Amino acid sequence: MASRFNALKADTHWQQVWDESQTFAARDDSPKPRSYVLEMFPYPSGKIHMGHVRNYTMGDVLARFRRMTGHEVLHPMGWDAFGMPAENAAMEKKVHPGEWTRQNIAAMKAQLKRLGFALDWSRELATCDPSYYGHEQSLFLDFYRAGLVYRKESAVNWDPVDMTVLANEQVIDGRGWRSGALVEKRKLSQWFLRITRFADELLAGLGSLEHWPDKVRLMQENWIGKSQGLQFRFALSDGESVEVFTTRPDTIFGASFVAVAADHPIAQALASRDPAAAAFIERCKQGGTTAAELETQEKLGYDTGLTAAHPLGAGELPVYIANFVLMEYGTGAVFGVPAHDQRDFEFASKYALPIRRVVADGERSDAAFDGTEAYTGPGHLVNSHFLDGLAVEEAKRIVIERAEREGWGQGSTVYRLRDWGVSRQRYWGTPIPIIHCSACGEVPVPREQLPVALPEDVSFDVPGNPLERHPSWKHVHCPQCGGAALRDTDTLDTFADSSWYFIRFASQPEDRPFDRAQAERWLPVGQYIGGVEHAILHLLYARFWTRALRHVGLIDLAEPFTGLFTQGMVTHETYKAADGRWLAPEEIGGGVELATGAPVMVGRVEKMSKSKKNTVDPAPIVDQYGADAVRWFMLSDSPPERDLEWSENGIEGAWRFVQRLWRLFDALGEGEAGKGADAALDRKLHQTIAGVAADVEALSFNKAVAKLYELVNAIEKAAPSASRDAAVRTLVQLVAPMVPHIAEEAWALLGGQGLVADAPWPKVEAALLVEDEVIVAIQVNGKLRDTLTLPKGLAREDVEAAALANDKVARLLEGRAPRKVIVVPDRLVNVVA
RNA sequence: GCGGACGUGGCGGAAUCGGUAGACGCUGGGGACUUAAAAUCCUCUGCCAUCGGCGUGCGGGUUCGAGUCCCGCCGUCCGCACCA
Repeated sequence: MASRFNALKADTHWQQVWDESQTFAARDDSPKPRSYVLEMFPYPSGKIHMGHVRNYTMGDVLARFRRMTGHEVLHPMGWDAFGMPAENAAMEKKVHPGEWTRQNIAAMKAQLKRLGFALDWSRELATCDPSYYGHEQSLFLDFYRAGLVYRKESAVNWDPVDMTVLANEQVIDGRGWRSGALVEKRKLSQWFLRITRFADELLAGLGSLEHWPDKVRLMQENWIGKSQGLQFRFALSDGESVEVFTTRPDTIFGASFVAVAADHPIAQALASRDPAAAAFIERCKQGGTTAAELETQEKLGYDTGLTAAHPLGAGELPVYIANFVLMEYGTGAVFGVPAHDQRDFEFASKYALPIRRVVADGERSDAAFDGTEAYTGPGHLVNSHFLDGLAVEEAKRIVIERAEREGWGQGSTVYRLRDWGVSRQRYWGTPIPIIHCSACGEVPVPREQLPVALPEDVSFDVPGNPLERHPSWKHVHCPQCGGAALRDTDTLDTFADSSWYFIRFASQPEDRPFDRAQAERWLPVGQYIGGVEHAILHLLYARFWTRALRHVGLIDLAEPFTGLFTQGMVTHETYKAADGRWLAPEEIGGGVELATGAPVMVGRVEKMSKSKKNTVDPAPIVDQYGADAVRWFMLSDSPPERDLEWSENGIEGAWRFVQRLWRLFDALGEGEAGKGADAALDRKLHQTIAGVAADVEALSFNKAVAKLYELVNAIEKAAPSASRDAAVRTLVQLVAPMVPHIAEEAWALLGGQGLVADAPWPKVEAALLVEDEVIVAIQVNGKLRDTLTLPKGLAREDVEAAALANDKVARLLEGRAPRKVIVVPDRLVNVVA
């Protein structure tokens, strides 16, 4: 009697078996080839969402597949456990951030286990654990001693109500995202990691990452933003000088003004004695920074009255304070060439400054520029004395050479990338292990005093940093002189925590961050999988941290992740009531809102988010359909890099497939053995073995799923035979990486040895991949007219003869001889009439 | 504005080297089984149509042959953004 597959029972049973036998623990001393498969570890927010399920399912299929193909697989999981939500929870719910975090970890761990992921839980780590962040402090101090860490005054977004620094992303329309208070720019002493020292390496390293998406490499390249040009000085009429940077030194004779940023020292100095200048600077700061505002904002300037002497003797240029010059980029000052830079053009037009052509655009070479916009294309130099006639690139080189020879400037490379500010005025993070002594200055905490642990007895009743106002924690003796000193009360940006966790997974000794030899055996991560939202920050910081570790001699590794895959989001329909309120799927039924009976508008399919109320909680779905159906749905249909729309029909379909599999497995267990061979099914089976393997390796799970459907369709249609029985047995192994619970159940039922999780991937018989007959397309003038089934490898003449003998071809030729016949062996014949 | 990706049935998508477009799944139609329903099974499902024709965003081109290559448009999405 056929039974239904009881997913709930099977899930629980096999998850327990895997757990007890430590099936997925990676062995450090294994002689097998190694494979490190990693998904970005989650923030323990409370419960897992569909995005996690999709992410971890993909990694899991690859990890399980690699085990079956003979690899020793490291597939660990941990928790990115520091961060603001824990402190927000502490303020709102009066619960300690640590307690809140640990409860969330426990809940989410249970949910991940419920999905049957092949994870090595023995290596689990949480970044909020002193046994993790203590080692991070020691790495920070290694970097400090190597000169990769420094402290400087820097402007930050300060929320005066919450009394904390906000990241740029947390400032919305000039206000704090939580408090709604107007954000102030404040100067604070902050710690910085010298990522810019590695800018060139990080840029060059992108070239070696062939298994990264081009998109991510390009985003990092743009973020690093390398520009080469000339940095040089203008002597000013007050006896001082101003340094400018340009990527277009070739246009130096087209300069008609110099402009400095509002917070440039020259502007600040002027403001202190000129109230109008001060007012102008104030006005510059008020400008919005959104795309639309920048687009429409007028170029404004304030004439300082100073003039700058052109270094090549081409007169005196007026010096302006301008709202479009950024202090953060280059030197905070530019020289304006209106004919060949659009901003300079707009500025010069407004203030009636000369616009002189120095690069000919095609036929135009006169100095009087009458265009309506700047010309930035290629050309040769004109109206430029000794540069006349030279191509742009040549002219750049010659001007730089001359500046260097004459000593007024030098060739220079400027990056958009800034050093990484890591100080956060918050409690729930890694304490910065530095002590401030009035006599000795900055003193690193001695290694034997690490970890600098967070105090547990803190309160969140009032805004601000609890570490700052804790009665005793910050008061210490200076490790050098023994005098009274203060701990740094800032904590590290949580991106520091996620910059090396993948190394700690590979090796976790108690007394140091990691064992070099062991870490080098596992790393780099061969396949890293996560969301594209981390394309820049996390992935750039982790690359930097790895290079910094190499710089201080802790590991011989340049790139942490050789393979990267960015998966798409999980989306869902949105629903709105007539008054614009978002409605959750469970609030509607039959096209109306259940509570009011009012009609519902179906909105766009969007990323699942709480604000749009279109989330679907995985937990009840897993309980209803079982882990395998959920996993199967996550892999079906949509290519993994694209968005996947959650749908009720989709999960139903996946569940039906699991039941179909079970009917095949169960019938084989019950029925009589089939006899005889089925050559066509044998061929299909072996094509599927090879095809699914290739698709999984390429992370093309949707294609692997389609091939498995085809095989199942073929098996179901096939008459009983020994081949059919063998195909069903092999199918168990083929689906095992994707739907492991039903696969274990079937493996046990059909008398398999041990666990299917430990079974090898089926062997492909190469001879069976080759078809002995082929279907050849018959075209006339490129249009398909018929197909012929012919023996594979038939000679060209015979194929051509068969095509010309075809009656449809004969009819279309109407007795004429073909002008030409194209034969593609085993594929097609095209008769050109 | 700069940079990038993408555009294939009612929907998600497949077509790996320029060689039979639409595999596979979903939705929908018809039928079988059932007292009935669910489940399951069979079958059809790009468009127009009688032969046949038309079809991969639009317009050109290369080719015996173009979803795939080239040129020019249109649209959607993503990243960055006054970067000198």
